[in-house]
This record gives sequence, structure tokens and C-alpha cells, in this order.
Amino acid sequence: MKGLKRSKEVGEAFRELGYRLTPQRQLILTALQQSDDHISAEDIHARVCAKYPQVNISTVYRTLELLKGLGLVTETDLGSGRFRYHPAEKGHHHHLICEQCGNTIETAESPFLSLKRTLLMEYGFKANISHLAIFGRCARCRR
Amino acid sequence: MKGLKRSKEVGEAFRELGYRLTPQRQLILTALQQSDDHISAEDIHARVCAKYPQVNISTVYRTLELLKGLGLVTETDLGSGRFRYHPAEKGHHHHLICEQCGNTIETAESPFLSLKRTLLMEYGFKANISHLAIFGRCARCRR
DNA sequence: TTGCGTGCAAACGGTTTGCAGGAAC
DNA sequence: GTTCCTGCAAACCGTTTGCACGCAA
Repeated sequence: MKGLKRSKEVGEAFRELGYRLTPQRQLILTALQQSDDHISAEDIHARVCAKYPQVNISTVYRTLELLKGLGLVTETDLGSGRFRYHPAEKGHHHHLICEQCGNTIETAESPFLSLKRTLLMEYGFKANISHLAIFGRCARCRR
Repeated sequence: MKGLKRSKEVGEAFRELGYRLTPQRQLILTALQQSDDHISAEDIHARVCAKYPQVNISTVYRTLELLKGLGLVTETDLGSGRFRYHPAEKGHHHHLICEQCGNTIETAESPFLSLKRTLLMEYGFKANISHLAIFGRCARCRR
């Protein structure tokens, strides 16, 4: 319900920026906001197609491109060979990906803040850490 | 000189493991070891072709696959849409990639060790951080 | 002589693009 | 009515695979 309301708000903002609010775009926005996880373009396409079967995957990519440009969506490469997308409003966090079982654990941002600080001080580099993917082995698989 | 010597040593080890030491494989090893940077399969292919023009890119991929399996080469995704390769012996380090000018800065491992420690303690997750790529803006571009 | 390694060509999978027709405004 | 957006199909690009030949051992 909240997701739908949000997507309506985004829709309005959309129109005010001079973009057309098509059913395809609405469905893509809804799919993004209803997903808990980070989803791929194909995932979005599948969800959209459930309601509106002839929507083409290229429309999904073009809409994601647009949303990315507007800063409404973050694109992440979680190492699976395909990009994943996530509403920017849902905040920053990071992913620990287990190389053995494939599960991903989301972590808070805090463990990464000191790293960010160090990189800034020692290298003058302002890290843009919004979604970092780190590979390794999770607690269960290490037992 | 050192690079060539090393690649000869690796070659011997290669043969002892039951793999054949072909000119193609020698050239690929040399290309890897002579590169300062992390290079892509295409880079390797170009260098190899300079001496032995009809070598096929699929041979490069197959050799890299083999070297990866033997732990002699690390494969990294620096976010450019293609993998990059690097001799494992050259040690671990990380990359700060400037989103503005495209330059990459290599950093020591130390700033990442405390992160690694925190992830292990708080999440029981043993991070396998060998080559991490972090995006942001470098000191020069921030001026 | 054996079978591993290679070149070739084609397939693959995710993403992008050109185009003409259609819908939002 | 105009312009933007879409569906379709084909191109794209890095990577992988099947196959038959050829070379290392």
C-alpha cells in the first residue's frame, strides 16, 4: 500500500519534470518499490509482464536508465553478471555474499564509515559507497 | 627479465602438474607478468598477437580459466563490464576508481583490515577481500 | 601414438540501439 | 497535432562452447 502511494508521488514528480507517465513506467516503479531485495531488469520485466504481458524488456532498461539519471534508482553490480536495481530512497547498505551457499547478508553502513574516513584522510579520495558487494564465507558455511 | 624468469618457473611447475607448456601459454603468462596494471583478456590477446598473430581469444580465456583454478591468477570485476586479470603473486591491494577522471589509485590492504575484522566479529562473515574496487572522486577532481 | 590444447565459428546472455507506429499531453 | 515513448528486431560485446585438426609429450 505504501509502495503504491509512493510510486504515485514519484509519478507526479515525473510529470512535473516533463516526462510522460505511462502505464509501463508506473508498473516498473511499483515493481521496484514492492521488491524487498535488489532486483534485476529481468525480475522487473517478469513482474510487469504479469499485469501487462507485452511490455518489452528494452522499455524496462530505458526506464531504469531514466530513473538512474534522476537519482531515483541505484544500479549495483553484485557480481552475478547482471545489474541489480534498488530505489535510492531505501537507503544505503552493503552486501556480504557467501561464495559457498550464495546467500547475501545486508549490513549496516557503520562498519564502512571508518574505512571511508581513512580513504579520505590518507588518499584524499571521497568514496561513494552506496552499495558495496563483498564476497567471502558466511557464518553457517564456516562451521 | 625478472618477469621472463618467473614465467619460466611457472612454466616448469605447469609441466609438473601435467599440463602442456605451449607457446601460447608461455606468451599469456609473460603478458600477465609484464603488465603493471590489471589487464583484460583482450589486452592479453593483443600483446600475445604482437608476437604470434593467429592466437585466438578463446585460448586466452581458457588459459586464464586454468590459471585461476591453479590460484596463479586473480580475476577481478572493476566495474567496466569486463574482467581484469592479475598474477596472484603480486599481492593484494585495492582500487579507488575516480568516477570523474577514470583514474584508479591502488591502496594498501591496511585500511581494509579493520573492516574485515569487524565483519568477522559482527556478522561471522569471513570476507575474501583480495581486490576490491571502490568508486568515488579523487583528490584532484575534488579541487 | 596418444590425447591435450588449439583455432575457428557459432552460440550465449545481458544490454543497447534504430526504426516506425502509437499513445500521452 | 506534436512529441515522447514503446514494441520489435537486430546489433552489440565480452565470454563460452562444440568440433575437428595439430602439436607436445
